[in-house]
Amino acid sequence: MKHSLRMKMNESLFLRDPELSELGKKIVKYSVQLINKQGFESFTFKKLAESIGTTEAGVYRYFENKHRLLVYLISWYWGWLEFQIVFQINNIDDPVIKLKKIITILSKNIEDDKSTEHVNESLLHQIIISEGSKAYLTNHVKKDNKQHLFKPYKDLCKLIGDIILEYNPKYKYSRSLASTIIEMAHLQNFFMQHLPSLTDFAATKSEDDIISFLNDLVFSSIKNAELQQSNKKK
Amino acid sequence: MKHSLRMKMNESLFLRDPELSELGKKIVKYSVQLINKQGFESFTFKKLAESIGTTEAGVYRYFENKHRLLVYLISWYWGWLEFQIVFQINNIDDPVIKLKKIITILSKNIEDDKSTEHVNESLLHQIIISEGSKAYLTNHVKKDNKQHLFKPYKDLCKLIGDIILEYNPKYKYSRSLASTIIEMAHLQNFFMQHLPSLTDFAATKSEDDIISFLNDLVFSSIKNAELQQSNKKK
DNA sequence: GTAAAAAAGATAGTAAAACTATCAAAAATA
DNA sequence: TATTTTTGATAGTTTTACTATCTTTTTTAC
Repeated sequence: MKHSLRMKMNESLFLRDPELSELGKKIVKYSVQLINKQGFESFTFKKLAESIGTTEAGVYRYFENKHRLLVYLISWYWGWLEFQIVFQINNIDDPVIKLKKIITILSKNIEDDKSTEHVNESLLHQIIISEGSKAYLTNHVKKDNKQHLFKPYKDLCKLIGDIILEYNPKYKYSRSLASTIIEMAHLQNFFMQHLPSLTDFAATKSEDDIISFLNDLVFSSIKNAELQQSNKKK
Repeated sequence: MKHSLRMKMNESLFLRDPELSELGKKIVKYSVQLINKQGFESFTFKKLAESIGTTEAGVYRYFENKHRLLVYLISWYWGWLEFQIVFQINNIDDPVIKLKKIITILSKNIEDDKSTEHVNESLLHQIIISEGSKAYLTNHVKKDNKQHLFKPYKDLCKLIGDIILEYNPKYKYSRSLASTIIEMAHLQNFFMQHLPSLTDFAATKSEDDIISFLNDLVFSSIKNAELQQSNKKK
């Protein structure tokens, strides 16, 4: 049997729910393609409208402006990714294995998920890499945050942070380490692709190296904290 | 005796060197203030021109567009910061002390440097935190990189990476760890200020916590690598 | 099956942003 | 003092980011 997955999105993200109409789904689908191809800065509602055969006004009925649309796409991705993660670590007890799986999911290029018709997760992953931080790096973060626009991101961060605490309940930096993993999985990928001298992966340009790096970083830090705790007890 | 510091900037960054005229210096000075206050997105050359009593055309004589101006400011900052770092770790041999100093310099709020009349480094540091990654997160990174616009950033990354290698010449991720330190010093600061649940520093909102976190991260990873290397030898 | 409501299409228009061009005045320099 | 360079003042173009309105089509409700 086929399954189809629907994310419940924060209603402040849109004026009209794009998942409830053909036009809305087209807006989502083609905005992913356009932003991915041209970059967010040169992406406009006019170009988007043209590429899907509607008018600018048509797009404005769904999204207040292009930044909100970006935040919508990014929130959608984090929601989707959290589901993938929860699914994949289900029934696993060992927090080490869970963390390794999560690091791999965050770092590997994502394949398109056929259970979501109108969203190409693979492209969306590239958008997260190149444009993800623009969702919150604005003058109006605090306002946006009060509207809970970043909840899916924060939820994911908490999920990962809690698994870190499962491993070592006394580790002091679970949230910061979690946000570091998420951000670095993407930023090292961006650097690897475009500014390779900022990484050690210029030779291979392989995500597996990013995974090794992040595994090293995460487990060194948590293990080291354990070590120092047991030393204190003596 | 008073010293004055001048950065040698890449000439592709500007149309006319802003350091060579009063108007140019005003453009730099007031753009830092405006970007800091309004955010880069709502910053325009018109507003800038008005605030310094010149015209839009006047600003366009110095900088091609606002993104180039941003990259100029950010490059300036990395150049300035590298000098501060080189100065402060001069004559220190122990790479541990050097790395700790660097982490502190990167993480602490910067005080205004009186030897640079027209630049407020404290404000510029805030711009790095909120807008820094927008310098390279564009569709034209590769072009910009070919013009060496990011050299100061890459130089700093190499400097830090080399000190990591001084500590442990076999450490595999010196560059990636260096870029992680730089980016996280700023991103954790941003999160702490605006999205505190992504960090563990909501309670104190102190940069000292970021420093502790980064020290932990860096030295755990390098020490752990040492440990595993010596285990192999046995 | 028809009326009412909602969504989409078509068109137009405004304000601001992001530039470019031109010419005269002022300042620097040779 | 003549010449070059820089600045000031003004104007204009194109694109972006919206808003408004009216008509047609589609959906839903009874």
